[in-house]
This record gives sequence, structure tokens and C-alpha cells, in this order.
Amino acid sequence: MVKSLTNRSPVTLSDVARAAGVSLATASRSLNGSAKRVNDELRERVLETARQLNYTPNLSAQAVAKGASSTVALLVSDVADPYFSSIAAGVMRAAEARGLIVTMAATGRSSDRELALVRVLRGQRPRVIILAGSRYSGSDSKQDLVAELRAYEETGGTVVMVSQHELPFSTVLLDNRTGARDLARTLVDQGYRRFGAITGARGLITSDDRISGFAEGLAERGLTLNLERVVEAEFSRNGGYEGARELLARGIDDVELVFAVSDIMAIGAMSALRDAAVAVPDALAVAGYDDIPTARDVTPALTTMHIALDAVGEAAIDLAFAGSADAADASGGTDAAASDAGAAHTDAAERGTGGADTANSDGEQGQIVRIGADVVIRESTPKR
Amino acid sequence: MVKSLTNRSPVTLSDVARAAGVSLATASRSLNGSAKRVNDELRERVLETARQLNYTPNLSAQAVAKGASSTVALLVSDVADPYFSSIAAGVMRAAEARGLIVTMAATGRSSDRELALVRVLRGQRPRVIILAGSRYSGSDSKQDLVAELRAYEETGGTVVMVSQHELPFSTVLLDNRTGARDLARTLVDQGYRRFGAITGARGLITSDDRISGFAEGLAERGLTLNLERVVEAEFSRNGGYEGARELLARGIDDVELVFAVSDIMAIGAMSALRDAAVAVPDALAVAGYDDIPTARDVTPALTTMHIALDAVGEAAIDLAFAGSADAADASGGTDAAASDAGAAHTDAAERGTGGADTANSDGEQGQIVRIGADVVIRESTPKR
DNA sequence: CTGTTAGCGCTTTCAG
DNA sequence: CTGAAAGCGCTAACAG
Repeated sequence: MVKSLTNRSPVTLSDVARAAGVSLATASRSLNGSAKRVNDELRERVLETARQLNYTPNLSAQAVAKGASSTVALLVSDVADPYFSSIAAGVMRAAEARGLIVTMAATGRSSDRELALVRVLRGQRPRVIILAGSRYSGSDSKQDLVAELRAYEETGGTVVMVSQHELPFSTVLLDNRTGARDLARTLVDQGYRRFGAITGARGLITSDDRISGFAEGLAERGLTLNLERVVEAEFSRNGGYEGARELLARGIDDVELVFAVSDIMAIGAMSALRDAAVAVPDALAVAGYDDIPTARDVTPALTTMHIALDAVGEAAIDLAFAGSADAADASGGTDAAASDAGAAHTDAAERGTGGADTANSDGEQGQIVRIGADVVIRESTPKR
Repeated sequence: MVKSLTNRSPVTLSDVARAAGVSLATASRSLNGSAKRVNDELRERVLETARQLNYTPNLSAQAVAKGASSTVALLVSDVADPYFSSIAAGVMRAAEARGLIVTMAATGRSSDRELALVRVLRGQRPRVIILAGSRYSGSDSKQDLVAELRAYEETGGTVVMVSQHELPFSTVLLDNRTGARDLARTLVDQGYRRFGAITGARGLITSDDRISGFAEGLAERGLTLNLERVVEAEFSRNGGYEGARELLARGIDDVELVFAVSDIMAIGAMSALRDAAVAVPDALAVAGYDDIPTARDVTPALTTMHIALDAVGEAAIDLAFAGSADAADASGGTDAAASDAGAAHTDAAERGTGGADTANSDGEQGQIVRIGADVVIRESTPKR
């Protein structure tokens, strides 16, 4: 049926060794050997033949042999969500700087799928597993997840959580509560007094933190969030859209500004308002959270909390290697002395408001890096 | 320094075998053996002990042993770009249905980086390599890329290209030229006569195809695209923004509608117009291409060409396995007879306008699947 | 059906 | 500095 199955096997290290007239060991050392433990001339010969044969090291074999792979596993809720894809971009950049390959999977916000995926990904024996999706607080399978992750760490891996620090692992902390509080205060200072909100499902920690932080911020200014003006919806663009419709149905005469707990929901909400001919911000102002790229491109531009999303991704992998002085270099053959731990891209942590913050003194709980958030006022909440 | 390095090694298959009191082979067969080639009782015992020990198969070892991994490598230009992240979502969904893990990397539209990444990823010996980023036509390193990819295919892998069929591999064809032609005709039929455009860098095939298709469409209606009203910019949101500014600087009195070759550019352009107080669509209408999710959320909503982006991703992996009746099942131990090739998610190809289309009769050029595009008129180009 | 025994491609002691 | 040899964890003939 097919032409003639040209499937010949890949070039192996021994092919190279033979062609170069050296032993397997020498070939291996020349191609990888951290230090230059091989005669320059020989090494050159090996490198050259490898090039000619278009040799590609079999990463799996390397992983098996040295008992450690060169991959990083990243779990997100949804790749197509700009929040996650921005973080992913940062992770990929930082990983590549360290010569690591990243493997991604999407949980669709299901705890079961998340657990299943962690199991599968563990099979790769990744150096790091990054869990970027927010969790539910009343988590049923939380126990299992922690057990699985613990087991993984005991085999030498590192897990890094992004967002809340409610699991005993290193985490890149996005202090949503504080951020939302800042936002609320700023908004009050701008003149707003009566608020509504659109949140994700109850129990989704990110959403809960943001809404309660927001309420706290209002409280600090002597205001309260009218719970009848808080609607719960799916944590997505469509959820935001539906949430806004629901709010409209309930009546918003007494609401000046709606806070959606994420930009993506806020943007959905704005579309709903537009479709319902409710002028933003004149009839109703809107604010979001995250500062995803499109926040600037909707009309009116969205007031939100800025988080350096790609810095988050970089911070996650930097955190994973904090202290382990790892610095695999994928690009050339430069012998630049590997400087201290987390050399590349340490700017990640700095870029945020808070700096690296060795919280629980290592050990059981892992370390914490805070990435701050800043209020960004745009046209969706004009000064009044 | 650290507590006490609990780094004990992972549970291995032989640990399980020993604990269950069976041979390595039996354990292996119980845990994976396609057919049930093991006594039920024994198998149960193995499965049970595996569970108790929390055993996770070492994918790398499996890969080395069977000479084939269970990964799919996906190369995109930029994960944070909604066009690519939507495709990625589709790839991940389809891959998972087949029990495959996906590995991602971003080229940043650099041919050199693309080549380098293909080399690195080949190290994983992935079953499939999907190249989703658009290429440049005058490609310098094209030769090398093709050589590398060819070599990869000769070792049994499959490469799938997404977008243009200008490299001799299977491809999910997005017929940009035809789509843009349709769009142009429709716009003319709506009453528009004088057009401007914002394109990506010359030579970027996707961009070139769309702009020439658009010009063709106009030509079919007896109109021509005024080249002085075509500006070239970076293929990104900011490029669109700058492109629009440039257009404004050149003067747009004689332009009724600007076609940006991608939604992301169109959205950047709309922001520029908003900032410059040019009313859309009254002073200037805008149209894009791709129908990314946010196209609906900008104001006015963007007229564009709809491509089922996640179907594209699914089609890519379906195409990779077309005819090879692969159907690894990651989830349970169900023994549902693996139906024909590409069983899961064959809807992908169907969803598009064109169906699966075994073009070059297999072999040298690979197969082709077309995914169609449909005009979606929204408020940014009202009827006139 | 089950166990033995070779490898898979690579790294890494351990001798020379 | 270099080579021989022993694995890494798992699969796949090959015998029983």
C-alpha cells in the first residue's frame, strides 16, 4: 500500500561512536559530559561525526539512564484562556532557558481530570510539575492530589503551585484578596458607592478570594457589598455574559459598578451589556481582574488589576530550581561558569510588587514567591 | 541544609512484580498487555498491588523499550496568541483521547528557532510533530527544516503542518486565499468600494495569501486594492495598532474599510482607531480573519472569517493517525474494540467546509485535510 | 498462560 | 583520558 516503508531506525550514539572510531563512553562524554573530560581532538571528531550523521540524542534513553528527565509538566485549566496561555508562555520561555521541554495538559477545571493528568504526567518523571489552575476549597479529591504530589516529590521532583498557597508545596502566590481589596478602595476613592459583582462558582478559591477581598476593601471605606447584587456564574467569558444578563434581570438601578472577578468574565459581561444596550460606563461601570491583553482592546478599555502573567510563569520555574544551581544550557557549547542558583530570568520575581519571600523556611510547606498586582484604571471606570 | 532528602527512588515495575509475587513479564503484561494475555486472578492481584504501591509506569523506559514514545510535539509561533492557543486546545483534546501527551514549544516566528526546536523535540522521539506556525516563503533555512523533518519521518514519525501546504508533509490546509476572496466579495456586495489593508511582513505566507486572495476577490468585482493604502506591520496586536496609525498618517479619506489579515491585528487596529477618535464603522469599517474568541467582544464586534480553530487542532492529530488504526486508551481498562482509524473526534474534518481530501494520494507529499472558513458579518462592517 | 532472557539507547562507575 | 561493562525501567521474543 505504501511506497516502501523507509522506516529505518534513528541514528544512535553507538552509530556515532563507531563512525568516529571511539568507544560508546567517549562519545557520550563528548556529546554531553558536563566537564570537558575528553581530549579536545577526539571530542571534535565525535561532535563532527554526530553532526554529519544528524544524530539526535534519545531523550527518553537519557532519562532512563540518568534517572531524571529534562521535562517540565504544566497543568492549566484551559489553554485557550488568555490567563493561562500567558502564564504558559512565561513557563515555556524560562524552561527553554534551562534546556527543558514543557509538556502541557488541560484539566477543564475538573479535580478528577486534574488528578488523572498528574498521574499520567508523573509517568514522564518530569523535573517539575506546575499546577496553575485554581482549586476548589471544599476539595473532595484534595487528599489524593496531595498524596500523589507528595509521592512525586519524594522521588525527587518539585511541584510548584500557582495562585493560592493552600497546598503544602512551593507556590507563586497571587495575592488575590489583597489585590481585590486595593481595587475596591481605589474605586471607592474614585467616587463609586454602589457595587454589584459577578463571581465564579462558589468554592473556586481564586474567585472567592477576590470577591471577599473586594468586600473587605469596601468595608474599609465603610461600604458593604449588596449580596443581592452578586451573581454566580461559570468562570469564563460566557459565564460573564450570562452573569451580566442575570444581574440585569435582577435590576441594577441601585448599582453603579460591577466587579467581575476575572477579565475574561468582565469582557463577557461587557458584551452582554452592549447587547442589552446598557452603556458602559455611563449606565454601569465595569472592572475586572488579571489585565489580560485584550483588556485594553475592548471598549471602553477595562479597569482591572494588572498581574505580570508571564512573569508568573517564569517565577514558577525559577522557584522550582531555587537553590539547586541547575543551569542546563540548551543553546551552544559555551562553557560559561554556571553562576548562582536561578541565574537566568531572576527578574521574574522582582518584576512583581513583592520580592522572593522564603516563607515557611523551606521543608514541609515549600517556598513562596509573591507576584503583586497593581490597579490599572481605564475608561470602563472613569473618574466621577 | 535540607531536612533529610527523602529522595527514595520511584516504585518500579519489578517492585510491583515482587510484591505481587509474579514475574516481571507478567506484571508488565497485566499493566499494559493489549489483549488480556494474563490469568484474570493474577492480573487483578498485580493491578491491586500496583495501586497500593502507587506505581506509575516510567514512560521514558517504556519509550526506550518499545522504541516509540507516547508524545506529540506541537510547535507554535506564540502560545499567548489566541489563534495558536485555540489550535493547541484542539490538539491537546484529540491527543488525550488517544492517550498521548503533548509537548509544546514556541518559535517566536523565527525560522532558526523553529529548526532548533524541531531538533530538540525530535529527541523525545514523538509520534507526531505538528508545525502550526506560518512560514516565510523565501525561506532560507527551509531546506534544513525539510531535511530534518524528512529524517524524522524516516525514523517512523509523522509530521503534520497546519496552514499552507508548501512543505512536502501532511497538512491541515487553511485555504486562506479562497477565504479572503470570499470575504472581499461579500464586503463588496455589502456596498463597500474603497479598501485599505494591514498585512504582516511580506513573505509571511499566511499574510500574503490572505492579502492576495482579498485583492482577487475585489478584482472579481471589478475593483482593485490601492497599494498605497496597504501597510505592512508586525503580525501581532501591536503590529495592528501601529499599522492603523500608519494608515491614518497616510490619510484615509479615500478608504471605507480596512482589512487586517488577522483578527489580532484587526483588534489592535481598532484600538488605534479608537485612540485616534476615528469612529468604527462610521468613519472607517474594519474586517479581520480567524474569528478568535474576542472578535465578538470588541466594539463594534468584528466582521471576520470564521475558522474552527480547535477543529484544526483535532484534525491535525487525526490526520497524523489516519490509516494507522492507533487507539491507545489512557483512561480505564475498558476493552471496547478499537473501531476504525481515527475513530475519536473524526468530526474535526467534517466540521470544516471541505471534507477530508486525500489529495496527493499519500506518499511523498502527505495527505491534506481542508478546513473551510465562513464569512461572519458583524457590526464592524454594517450593511450600507 | 507464565517465566527467562535479551535487548532499547544512554550514562556511569571502575579499571587501565 | 579512554574503554569495558554494568545497569536504568520496561518490553518482547522465546521457551516451558
